[in-house]
Parts: sequence; C-alpha cells; structure tokens
Amino acid sequence: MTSRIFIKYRSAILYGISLAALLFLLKWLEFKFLITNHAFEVYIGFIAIIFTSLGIWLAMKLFKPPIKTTVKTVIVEKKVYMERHEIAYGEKNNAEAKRLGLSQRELEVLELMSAGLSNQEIADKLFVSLNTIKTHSAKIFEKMDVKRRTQAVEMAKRLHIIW
Amino acid sequence: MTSRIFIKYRSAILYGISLAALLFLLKWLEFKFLITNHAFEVYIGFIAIIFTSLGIWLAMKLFKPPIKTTVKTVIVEKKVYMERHEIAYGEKNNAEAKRLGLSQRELEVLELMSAGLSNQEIADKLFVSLNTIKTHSAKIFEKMDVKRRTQAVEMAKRLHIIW
DNA sequence: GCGAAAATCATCCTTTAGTATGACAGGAAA
DNA sequence: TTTCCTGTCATACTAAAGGATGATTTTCGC
Repeated sequence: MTSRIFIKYRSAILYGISLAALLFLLKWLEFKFLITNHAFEVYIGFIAIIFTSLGIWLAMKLFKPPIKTTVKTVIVEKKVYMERHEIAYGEKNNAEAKRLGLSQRELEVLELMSAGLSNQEIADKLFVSLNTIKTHSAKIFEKMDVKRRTQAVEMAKRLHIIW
Repeated sequence: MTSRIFIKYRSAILYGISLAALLFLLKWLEFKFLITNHAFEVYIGFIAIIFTSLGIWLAMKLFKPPIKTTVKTVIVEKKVYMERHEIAYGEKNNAEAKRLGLSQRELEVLELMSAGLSNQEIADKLFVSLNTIKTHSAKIFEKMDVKRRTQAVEMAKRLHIIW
C-alpha cells in the first residue's frame, strides 16, 4: 500500500527531497561564503552545476514519454500493379494478408497449418490451448471465406501470403 | 480541470516556484552580505537560465536516440493477378511420384486433395464412393509416410509432385 | 482512462478425416 | 493357374476438425 502511494507521488516526493537538498546546499554555501568571503566563483560554479542538473532532470521528466507511446507504426500504402511472377521468391504478400484482415497470430496459425500440423500440434507449438487454435482457425476460415483448412492453405499459398 | 492542468504541468510549476524561492534566497543573501550591485541577481538569473537550458539541451541530445526508436512498419499495397492452373513453369516431378510408389489414381486424389477438396467432393468428382477415397487417401498417407492430408499436400507441393 | 480489437479459453455439438479390416473384380506377371 | 497389384466398396470405430456461442484478459490507439 505504502509503496503504491510512493509510486504515485514519486515525482513530487523526489522533487521535494531534491529541493530540500538544494536548499541545504545553498545554506551550506552561504556558510562557506561567510567563512571565506572570497569564493564567488565557487558559488557561481555550484549554481551552474545545480541548474544544469535541474535542466537535465526537467528535460528527462518532460520529454521522456513511456516507451509504449514512442513506438509508432507508420503505414505507407502504395498501389503497385504487378504481374504474378514479379513477386520475388520467398517474399510474403502482406498486402493480401492485410486485405483479408488477418491478424499476426492468425498468420502464425496459418503458417503452421500450411506446414501440415494438426490443431493440437499448433497449440503445443504456440503454448496455447487446442480451443484457442480452433477459435483462430475458425476466424481464419471466416476471413478467407473458405470451409476447410486445406482450402485455406491452398489459397494462402496461391496468394503468397505464406510460403 | 484545474487539477489535471496542474498534474500535466506540475514539473514546470514546481520548477517555477523553486526558481522563485531560489531568487528570494539570493535576494536574502544579497541583503545579508550587503551587496549593493544590482547586476548580481541578474547575473545569477542568467547563469541559472543558461545552465538550465544547457541541461535540457544536454539531456535531449543524450537521451533522444533511445527515445526516438520508433518502429516503422511499411506495408506496401500490391495488386496481384494470378490464376492458379495457368501455372506451368514447372514440370511435374514424376520421378518422385514413382519413387513413392504412388499409382495414377492416387495421384489424381492427391491433386484434388491439394486443391482443398474434401473426401466427399473428391468422390463426387471421380464418380466413386466416399469409402474408396478414404482407402486411397489412407494408402497415399502410408506411401508418403505422413499422418494427415495437409502433410501429404505440403510434401507433394514441396517435391513438385503436384502443382 | 476508455473502448475496440486481439488473444485466450471453454462447452456443446456436428461433421469430416483417418484407421483397421475384409471383400471382390480385373489385369498383369511369374 | 496362381500370384500380385490396382481399384473398388463396405462396416465399425476413433480421432480430428469445424461451428456456434459466450466469457475473460491483453493490448493499443485515441
């Protein structure tokens, strides 16, 4: 509980601590200033270091968003009219996969399906249950508008969605 | 609303307050040490601003590359023209079929199988009973040493026994 | 933060595939 | 003539695939 509160107000707490430290430092500098009376450059130097640090901290705080939001997916759509044989060997036709609305996971299942694996084997390979694979395959068949896995595989290979 | 604004710009506000506090402190220090030169606080202010900027610039310069690791997913849309049975750039590998000991009828069944047809559909197409196709397919699987029709199709296409 | 999409899992049920075995006819080869 | 292979068909059974539906959790963009 306390740890959660700490996490929630971590920034404020850390800021408070740093501010306190800063004030303490200044107080100490003041004391030092009284003693030496001639360490003006040292004072300026400390000010510089402190504010540089503060600037760094501020920049990191303000301009460092979570990693999650930094991942941007840029989709460039390009219409290319091409002949059948212009698809290079081994090149996957992502456009067709996208057109059919197949998700990443569905493509994985389709890939393993085309390798001749049973639903159970696919489930084992992907560390999920048999029912999950059944759901995936059902969605694949629906999206590809086919009735059986053999048809899906035939279509997928024909369209070069998989190899 | 105001609280959300405060949260969003909390760092900036706190920074402003701390800056004000610091200036106040400096003012107090100025008074304390009887520094009559007004250039002092301006000087300190400049130092603070400059080094804060330096800190921000440093932080952005140093930590930008890792932050800017954006994942670019370029999807190229393609129009694909292809007709399955027009494909004739590869000859059937009769040698492999012979090596596996597949009979003519079995090859026919295998061909239709790879087209995604069910046993019933194959039976209808060849004008024989479902059981006959089952017998054929069982023999095909035995000869090809596979367990399922999908494996047989995968192997057949890989070995170019069928197209 | 919220909502949509994706991914996961489940149950119940039907259909299809595959296994095992036996039978029968016709053609080719020993 | 007998043997072997191919092709045909059947029954009975088990295994796998597929359909329909609902639920929960994750992920991710706005």
